[in-house]
Amino acid sequence: MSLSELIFHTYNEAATICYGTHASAHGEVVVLSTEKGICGFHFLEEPLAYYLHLTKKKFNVLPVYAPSHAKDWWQCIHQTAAVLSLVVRGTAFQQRVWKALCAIPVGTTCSYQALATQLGSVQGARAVASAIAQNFIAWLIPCHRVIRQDGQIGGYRWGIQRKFALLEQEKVFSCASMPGAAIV
DNA sequence: AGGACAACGGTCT
DNA sequence: AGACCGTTGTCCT
Repeated sequence: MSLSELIFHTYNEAATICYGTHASAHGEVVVLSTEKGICGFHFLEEPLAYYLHLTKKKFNVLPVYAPSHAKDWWQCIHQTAAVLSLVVRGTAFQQRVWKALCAIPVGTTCSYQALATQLGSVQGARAVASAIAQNFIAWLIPCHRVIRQDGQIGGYRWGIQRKFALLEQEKVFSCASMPGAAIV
């Protein structure tokens, strides 16, 4: 897939949230969506019920099983040059961090501190890390491309192994053909 | 090279 | 006000 653009919407209270699951090259995923766009994307590191519970806590809405909706979004993700809508909920700072993540090119990485510097708070690496940890949309918001300054891979909500695998795959892919993201 | 630890900034309670 | 953290720099062995 090669997404050309991600559009951010902020979550609208009381929107219905649908969910469905799919197989991916990096394990099974759950896709959560409102009619506006994708509001959650998780690798199933934990049981599905855990992520539904998390969604309830974050959006105050219990997701309903609607595999056809999820499938539509899933296909949208895989369209070439797709413009994809994301629905996020977070503080202003968190949203700034998430948007900054989307600017990190495929196949490259960035440190928590470099990101903090870029956002204007040189000492804010820890704050950036906690903002990243609140990311609800795995992979589409590429938080896996942020690693520690000393070269260690750092943490990952959906498993450090998976973070490593995603990075390895993107490295290969970005060499092969320039613009575009790896296939999940 | 690797462990302990304090300080960092933002957020939640 | 206090605690939690996907970090970092420094000071040790």
